[in-house]
Amino acid sequence: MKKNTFADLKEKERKAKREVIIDAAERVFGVKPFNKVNIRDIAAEAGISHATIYRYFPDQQTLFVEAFLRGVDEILARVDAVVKTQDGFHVLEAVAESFIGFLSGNDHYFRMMTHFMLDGNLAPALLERLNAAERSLLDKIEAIFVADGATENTRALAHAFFAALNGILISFRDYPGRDREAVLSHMQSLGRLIAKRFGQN
Amino acid sequence: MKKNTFADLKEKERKAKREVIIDAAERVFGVKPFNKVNIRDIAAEAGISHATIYRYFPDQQTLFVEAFLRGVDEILARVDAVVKTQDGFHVLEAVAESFIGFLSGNDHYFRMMTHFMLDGNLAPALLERLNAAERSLLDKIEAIFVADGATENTRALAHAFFAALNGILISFRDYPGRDREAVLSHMQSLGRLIAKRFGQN
DNA sequence: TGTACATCAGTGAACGCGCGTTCACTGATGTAC
DNA sequence: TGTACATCAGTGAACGCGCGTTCACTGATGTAC
Repeated sequence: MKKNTFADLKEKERKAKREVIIDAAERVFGVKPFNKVNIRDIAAEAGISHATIYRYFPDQQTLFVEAFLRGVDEILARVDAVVKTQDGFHVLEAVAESFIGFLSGNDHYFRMMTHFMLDGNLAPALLERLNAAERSLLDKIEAIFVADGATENTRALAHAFFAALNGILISFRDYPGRDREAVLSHMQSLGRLIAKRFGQN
Repeated sequence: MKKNTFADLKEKERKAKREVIIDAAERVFGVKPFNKVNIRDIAAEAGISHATIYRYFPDQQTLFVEAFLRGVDEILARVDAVVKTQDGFHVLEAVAESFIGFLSGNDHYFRMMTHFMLDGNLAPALLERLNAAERSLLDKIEAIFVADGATENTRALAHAFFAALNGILISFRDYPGRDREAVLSHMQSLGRLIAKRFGQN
């Protein structure tokens, strides 16, 4: 218990500093579109030199994935909360609403997700972490279908439902000529429509 | 009829040259991931200097949009063909199959689509052309639902169906650890699942 | 038919910029004796 | 308690590269007389 306490403390501080950098990154993502954010922005927001970031992260991609995984954790927590709160009949709708609401309000997570999905030259270790996260989400969605009484193709149902929600976001996120609120409400209504179509087991 | 024939010929040739450049671009897109393709590649493929491209297109974005619109035309034609060929009952499934099949085999169109949807700083004129193309597609999909007997929310149905197909592509295009063919067949089965869910009016 | 001039397509070289990443150095903190 | 040395976090400057775009020029073709 006492062994290595100095080294432990140091390691702890190192982790805390990594968190500070990720915090700063999140703040920048809130202000600038994801694909315009660069290391210098994040460093400035964190109040350090951009070179310092490389003391804590091997490269930009790792930092971005790390930040993204926070978003995934948030989504997973939200799905759990919904499952616990809602009665069985409206779980899918509530999940759709939560998913769309969160990713619409935290656009950068969605942008990062599509970026990782499309720009497929991630380091294998990072890719595996992302895949694990996706699997967790799909597990939770599948569990909802199972609880709802589906007996076959439950994984495919989860895949299709997840895909449909992603599709809503990518297809209508930038609906031309509507303001943010109108877009969100349109996406939410599409989400409900999808959820209803998937609820008839 | 005879007036301006020389100028006409010249303009015709100019257009033909633009086509040659777009042809070359398409060939490059077939070989390199969309986001790695640059003006120099396309020029090399077309057998001209990269500076020459700027004699025929004001900028890269315009050239890309032009190329993308070819893909949209292809999709529109395919949907028309499906509608004419299939009996009413399986139109949605056939559309899903055609859509997924085409965009899976011509990955660059899908990449371009998501690129344009996400990277929202297109010139207004180009944006309007893309929107018009999207509207055409949604019109055709909506018509299918109408023909299928849907009476209300038909536009929303079209939106949701279109979104779901896009979502399948973006979510499972790069399914880890499966080869191209297995991925396609998985996406097709998700497409059928979606089509079935949307066919119950 | 020939000559001087204008037009214009095509081009290689160069510009400019963003940006991830690395370098060489500084200064503070820890360690050995 | 003090001194010499090692370690290491932090940093501004610089590197390197990709790449869209522009420039200054050439050479061919068309036009006027």
